[in-house]
Parts: sequence; structure tokens; C-alpha cells
Amino acid sequence: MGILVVLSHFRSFSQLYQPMELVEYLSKIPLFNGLPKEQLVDLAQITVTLDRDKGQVIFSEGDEGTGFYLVLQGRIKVYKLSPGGKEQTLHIFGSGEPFGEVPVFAGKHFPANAEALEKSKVLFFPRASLIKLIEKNPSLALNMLAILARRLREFTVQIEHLSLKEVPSRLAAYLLYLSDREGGSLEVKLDITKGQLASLLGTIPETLSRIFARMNKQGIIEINGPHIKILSRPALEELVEFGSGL
Amino acid sequence: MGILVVLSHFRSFSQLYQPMELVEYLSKIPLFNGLPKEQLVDLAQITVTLDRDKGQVIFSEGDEGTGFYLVLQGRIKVYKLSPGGKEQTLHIFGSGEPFGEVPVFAGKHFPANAEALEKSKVLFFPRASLIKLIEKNPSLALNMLAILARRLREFTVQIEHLSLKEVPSRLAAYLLYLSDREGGSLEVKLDITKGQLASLLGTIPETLSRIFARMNKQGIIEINGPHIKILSRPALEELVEFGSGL
DNA sequence: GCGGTTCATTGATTTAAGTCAAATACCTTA
DNA sequence: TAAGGTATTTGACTTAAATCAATGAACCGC
Repeated sequence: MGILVVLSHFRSFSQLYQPMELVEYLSKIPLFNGLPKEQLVDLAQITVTLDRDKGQVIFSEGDEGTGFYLVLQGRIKVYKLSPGGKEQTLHIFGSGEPFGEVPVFAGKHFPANAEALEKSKVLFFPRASLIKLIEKNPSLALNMLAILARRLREFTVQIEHLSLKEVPSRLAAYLLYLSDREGGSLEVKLDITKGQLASLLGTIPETLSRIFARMNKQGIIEINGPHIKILSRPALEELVEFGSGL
Repeated sequence: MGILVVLSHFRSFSQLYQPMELVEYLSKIPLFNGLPKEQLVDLAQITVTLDRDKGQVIFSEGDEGTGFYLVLQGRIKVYKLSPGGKEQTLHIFGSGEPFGEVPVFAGKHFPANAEALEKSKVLFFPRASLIKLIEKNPSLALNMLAILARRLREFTVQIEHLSLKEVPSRLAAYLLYLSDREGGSLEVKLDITKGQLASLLGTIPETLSRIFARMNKQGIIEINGPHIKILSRPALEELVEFGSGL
């Protein structure tokens, strides 16, 4: 499996950016804030660009992790799979976000799977050179620590939701999150399919669909395909706080 | 709330170890592997030892985090609370383990609560001096990255369990974990109450009790209070893999 | 514009697990 | 050792959500 993955890196190698363009791009990524330009140049040289079509795998649970990744274009879903085939999405990463760092620092195999939700380009950073860089650059170390810490915080919330809240609460929280992300707009658009949203919320499409329908009927929201109008923000907030009532 | 916490640090200040003893102790903690001795001495000087009785709080969700902690003696439970009062334990930390690092690197408030499961002593490390130390010591940075990465991996498993596995699977996994921790012994002893175990597995005591009873009746395990004899390891492994059948 | 695939919705049913309530065992300490 | 609290177990019941099944809608490539 490990060999397969490595081969696939080279099979799909493509120099998306001219070296300097890539350096320019990397310099704007929070993770590399504060890195001296010459090190960015070095870094850019040892990366490999991978192209993935919708549905293609980046890595699978159990694969050996020889480095980590950064999304250049598209979106990458990181998820766990049950024997029965149910998926739990852990995170959906977009442009500029690093993922797959865990095996770089602890253990060596990936704890989850990653695949492209759409045609995507990702950058691969080999482990050894990253470690060397971190040893020389405290700011890089701190940036990486910040990223892992932020992710721990998010997982904390996900665990809380799965264990302590019902699906309507989780959906309400997600809608409020979307709304906040758009500066508080009351009209939001789902940028993932409802099936993917179900997986992100730890449920299945049927259940999600029913809950959308209930919220719609109760006048809390109004749905048109992926377009959702929030009619009562307070109702959503109350749902997040005290689950039931729906 | 923030002020209260800070005050309480000093209220319970106690110099458990003589400075050199403490340095000695710290030098054996994985987190500080590779730190030069003189920096351990500096570090030891700026720590504060806190005493907590069983049930006492170390920090609460939302508190401002001005540093992180290390368990010296006893055990610390880190958990989330639902409005209805149900608890989800995220982790139980024992001697030598650091906890509460998230706000040091990302955000500033704690994402969860921490309290002592028994009479405990914990060491507090102020944020600023830790950051300074990390900036000077790549090995400390990498150790810290390893710890956060390991914890991410664990959370990943917890999310998987909560979303994709039934309670019997989770219990089976926990029993196997205990067994492995004791070098594969088939007789294990719960070192937490069954109520705490329920919270760790994301369920409630009643449910856990019933499942214990079922496994007992089916001859998979044999229970005597906190002592559990594993009669069929394969049965447990199968439960982990494919939930049902119980 | 058509056929096919993927996505979404709805209904009927099952099921795991939570709730409420009460009895029992356990354990500490006065 | 007895009393009071905590932890555990068991029973009857409720419920949220999963499963199974089928239909309908949207979207894509040809």
C-alpha cells in the first residue's frame, strides 16, 4: 500500500505553478507566516503537486504517512469509515488548508481517509524536510502548533455534538456557523451536498432530510434546494442550546 | 471567572518538591526530553503546584487559559457537559501527562472542563515562558507537536466510535485496550468507576450496566465488581469490528 | 432532448439507547 | 457497627434515529 501511494504521487506529478508563483502562494498561507523567503524557496523545491479528480483518494486509513498535504484548489474530505459502509466526515478542507499532519508528528499511519470532493490540486510536503525546517524556525513550529490546537478544539466540539446533542441541534449549529461565516447573512447556501452534510453531522441523508422538512414546516427556515433562508435565528440558537422542542 | 481561577492557583500553592527534585522529575517527562538541564531549572522556577481534592475543578469551559498543566499525582478528568447535565469525558490524564494545552496555542479559552478524580497535584506552566522556551528549543516544539498529534489521533478514534459503533463495540474496544495495557492479561481491573467509564464511552451508567450483564450472560466476560475476566478475546474483537450480534 | 446516474425525499418499521423509578449493594466514617 | 451517601443494577417505558424500500427530482454526457 505504501509503495502504491508513493508511486501515485509521481504518476500524477504536475508543476502547476512556476517556482516563484508557488513561493508567492506559500508566503500567504498562515502556516508559513514568518518564514524567511529563502526557506520558502527551499520548501517549494521539495514539494510535489498532485492532481485528483472528484472521488479520487489522497490517502487511506492505515497508509504510512511520509509527509503532509496542503490544498491548492478544490476541496478534500477527511473521513472515517464503518465496516457497514457508513461514513463520518471529520473535516472538509479548502484552499490553503493543510491536512494529514498527524503521522508527521505521531505514529506513522494515517488515522483516517482523504479524498477529493471535486477536481483538486494538493501539494505534498515530505516529512523529513519539514521537520528540519521546524527545527530551524520557531515561528513555523508555533504556527503548526496553532493549527493542531485549533483542530483539537474543533474535534472537542464534534465529540460534544455527537455525544450530547441531537441531530436537530447539530444542524442548527451548522446553519448558524454558515450564517456567521457569511458575516451574519440570513440567506445561506450549502456548498456541499446534503448527503455530505449528513456525514459531517454524524447522521444519514434520510434523517437529515426529515429534520430539514420539520424545520421548514415550523417556519424556522425556508429551503430551496441548497439555498436556505433563516427565518428565526433565535429558534436555531435555542435548538443548539437545548436540543428538543422541534 | 478568570480572576477566580488565578486566585485559586495561589491559594493552593504548595511547594511539593524541592526545586532539584522537581527538575529531576521534569527531566523524565517525555514532553521535556532533550531540554538542556539549565532550561529545566528555569522552567521549574516558574511553575506553580496546585493541590486538588477529589471533585475539585482545575478549569472550566470558557475560562481563559493562561498556561497549561501537568499531572504530578492523581488523575484528572477532562470533559464536556450538556445543558441537561450529561457528561462526555474526553480524556482521563494520569501522572506525567500534560493537559489543557489548547488555549496556549490557539484561541484563549478552554474548550472543556477539568476536575480531579481523586486527591491530585498538578503543575501549572504559564503560557508566556513556555512559548519563549519553545522558540529556543526545537526539541520541545517537536515533543509538543507529537503530543497534540497523538491526541488528535485519539479524538479521531473517539469520533469514529461515537458515530459509527454501538456501545457494546466501544466497551469491547475499551476492555481490549485495558488488556493490552497490562501486557495482554485476560484479567483486568477497572481503575475508574463504571459511571466514569460510561461517560468515557459516551453513554450512561444504566446502559453500560445492561451491556456488561449481557456480555456476562453470553460468557464473553465474567464480572466481579471492578474485576473483569475476559473469557473470549475473539468475541470481543469481533464486537469491535462488527458491532452487533450481542 | 434523452437516458442514466446520482441525489433527495417520504413512508413504514425496527432498534439501540435514553429516561424514569426503584431496589440493592457498597463503602466510608462517625 | 450503623447510618448515610454513592455507585450499581434492574425493570418498564419512551424516543430519536437507523434501516428498508420506493419514488421523485436534479444533473450530466451524449
